[in-house]
Amino acid sequence: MKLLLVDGYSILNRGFYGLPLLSNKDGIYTNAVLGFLNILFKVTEDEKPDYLTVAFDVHAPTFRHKMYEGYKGTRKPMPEELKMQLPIIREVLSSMQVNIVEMEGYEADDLLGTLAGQAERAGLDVTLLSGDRDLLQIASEKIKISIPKTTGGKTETFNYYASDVAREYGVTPLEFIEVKALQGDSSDNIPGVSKVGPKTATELIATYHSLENLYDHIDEITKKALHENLVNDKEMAFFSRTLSRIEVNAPIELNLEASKFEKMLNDASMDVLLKYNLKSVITKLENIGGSDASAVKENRMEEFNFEVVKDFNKTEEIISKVTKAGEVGIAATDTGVALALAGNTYFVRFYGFVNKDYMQNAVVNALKGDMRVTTLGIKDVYDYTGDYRPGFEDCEILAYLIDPLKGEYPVTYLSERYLNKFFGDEKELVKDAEKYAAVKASISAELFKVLEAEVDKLNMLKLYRDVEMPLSYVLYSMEREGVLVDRKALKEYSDKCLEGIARLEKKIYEEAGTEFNINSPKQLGEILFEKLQLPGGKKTKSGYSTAADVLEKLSVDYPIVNDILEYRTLSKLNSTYAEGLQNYISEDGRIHAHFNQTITATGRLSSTDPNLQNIPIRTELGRELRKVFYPKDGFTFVDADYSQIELRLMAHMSGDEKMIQAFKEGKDIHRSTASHVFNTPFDEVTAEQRRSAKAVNFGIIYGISDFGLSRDIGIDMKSAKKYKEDYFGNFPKIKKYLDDTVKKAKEDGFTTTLFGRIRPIPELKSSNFMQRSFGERVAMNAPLQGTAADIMKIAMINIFNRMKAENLESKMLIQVHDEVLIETKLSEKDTVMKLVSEEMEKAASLSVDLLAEAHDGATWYDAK
DNA sequence: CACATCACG
DNA sequence: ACGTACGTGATGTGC
Repeated sequence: MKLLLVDGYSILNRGFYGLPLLSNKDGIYTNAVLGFLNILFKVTEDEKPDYLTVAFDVHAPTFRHKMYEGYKGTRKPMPEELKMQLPIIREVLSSMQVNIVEMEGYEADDLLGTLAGQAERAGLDVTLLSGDRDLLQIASEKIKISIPKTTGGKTETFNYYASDVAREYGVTPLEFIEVKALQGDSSDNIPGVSKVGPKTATELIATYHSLENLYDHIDEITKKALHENLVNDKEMAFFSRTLSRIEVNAPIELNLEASKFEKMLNDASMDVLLKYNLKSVITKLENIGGSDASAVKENRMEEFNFEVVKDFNKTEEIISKVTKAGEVGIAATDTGVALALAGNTYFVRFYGFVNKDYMQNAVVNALKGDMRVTTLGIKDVYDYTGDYRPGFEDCEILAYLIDPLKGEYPVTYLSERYLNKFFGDEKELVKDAEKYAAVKASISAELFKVLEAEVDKLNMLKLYRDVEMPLSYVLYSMEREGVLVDRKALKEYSDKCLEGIARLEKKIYEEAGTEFNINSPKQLGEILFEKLQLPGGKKTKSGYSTAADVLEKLSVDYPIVNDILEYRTLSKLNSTYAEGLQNYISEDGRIHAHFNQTITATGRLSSTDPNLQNIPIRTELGRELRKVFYPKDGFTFVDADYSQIELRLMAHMSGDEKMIQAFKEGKDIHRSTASHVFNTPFDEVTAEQRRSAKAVNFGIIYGISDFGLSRDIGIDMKSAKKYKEDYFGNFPKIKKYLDDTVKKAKEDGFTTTLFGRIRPIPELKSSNFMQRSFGERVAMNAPLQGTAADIMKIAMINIFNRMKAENLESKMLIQVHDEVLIETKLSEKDTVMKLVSEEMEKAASLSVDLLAEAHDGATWYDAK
């Protein structure tokens, strides 16, 4: 039989530092708990113990403290993020029926030492899991000390029986205490003997075995200084030994009955693990013996019934029910549509003439009136609901507004989090497409009430109703419309790229003297920095950095590097755009990208499959690609973008008079900034000065740091700091605004845009300097980026509605953060250009006017 | 599946 | 003193 003893705090500590500090949905940190459990499970898997006991320290003075008030006096206080996990690990372990021992006046070490001894005498095998090497002193041939090491999420353990200790340290476990008595331990503030480190201490004890024997033979120590220190600190040495020695006779009894290792997964632990969102732990527990996982899961699984409808009469009956209902939940699939009415959920499966078209018509007609329609991902459902109107609700958008960091809002997650309803694993549920749709339709109705209340509490109901919901229909329309892309032109572009790629490839191989995969940073790094011995050392964890900024510095002196950069450019343009985009052209010749509304932390949209928000523009060669985007017959493109919207917002939100004035006068803002910062007349600002000022302006928007600024404009950090100070000296209100924003964010835990959108920033609470600094930069950036996003969304809704109200045939196709592209009927060109810039400019009324400029052209290239 | 790289605002 | 610009998505490589 085998007993596993765990040094609770030391393993929790290992867990804490082994995993990144991630907080869960409620802002509670659980990384240490997760790390602890991962280590524990790894060891239980390897060791298969029959009994398990975890020991904790009680936060009260121990006999050591009473003996010596400096004990552990130099130890840093536990980080707050770790401290708050102490009660959680206890709660989790208790719920898993794990035996926990603790005792006032004794440290966990003492309890472990005592229990290990008792177990050994009772004939058990003992494994003692601890991160602390002090425990090695109690290793024996029956007591194994197991020390975990976690790197990159993987846990390894190093195991020590008495013989292993002797082999690795040259002393026996008990002599380990003597060693520590001499060398001391700065982390516990155990003094030891002056100037004696691990090496000397081990040597002395390997020879003399104990303090007593050492001091009996003290005259044999010939090194003068060492001899003197040993004599002077004799008392200290003996005292240190007392402090270091683990108590093996603590007043505690091994309780095997309570230590039984079984049923870790049970109803209670499931509750607790769900509460802290430790789902991976549940999965692991299912595979660990002693628990009837399926039974526990089955117990909690939501019982869910729905009716599959596949005959005409029943379909008509359901449609008629929908007509009379006050509220309906809807979810769609390729093969049918789910409709949830009070109490009952139906999945109407397409069949015969009751096909998709039929059902879309039937449902659209049935929904006429003002009933509430709840969904989870409304864009997928507009085919069945028709144009947006108040009363349409989307739980996905609500969930996003509440917690925009999540990025994904699957129904299983939302129902567990907000309704305590358990539908198992999302991936499992998706496999049954009909049930999945039925659950979504049904749960959306319940979820809506909870989420709406939450959004209301966060003062975002207006944002939700007036901006996000109407916008969802605009995005749906843009996606359905798509944009024409010239496949032939893409092919030609690709061929041109491939030619260049082949030419460069040949040249690079010649210059390198060998053939290799230029696309592999690993191989490229080895060729450049090892074979060719170019200057420039390691940068990334997996080897040499070959990023553009590194290579650019080398390209002046080494032609091969220049060729590689050119190769990279062509390679990127070809694979991502020339070839990549072709895969997305539909039968109608158009690309129907997705404009995602619930992804970004700041409130911006994102675009996927393909991403139309990163089509090249900065280099002429890349920009050429925009010629493949063209309008349909009889139409042209109108493209409108905001000028400096984030800086204008900065001026408005800070109330800085100088910057507001500059915008009011319609001045070049970077030149104006430079003129103030460098105390130079506006017309005499040099290009260099303007460039620097521009970098500082951007820096401000991104959340400035000396380092980032210095790197960007190629000056040292000191000068960067000076620039920043001069800037803030000239624009004191901007400084104050940024400071206030960060301060408020630290109080609230989130930032807020002008329209009330929140952006949680858990990093602001971190005790880690890097993370906290990041949080501060985010706090400065998020209100600006987020407010700009809000404004653009409002503009898009107004543009869309006005084009519709004026019966225009022109259609909005693409949004790129501060820009929209509109496929414009030739006869509507002037109207649209005016309409679009007008709506963009009046989307928000600020102390600084917004400026939007519209251009037209026969392709996207020409319209920019 | 993570990482490095690079395209955009 | 700590090492850094903010927000995204797609591709290719290599474990």
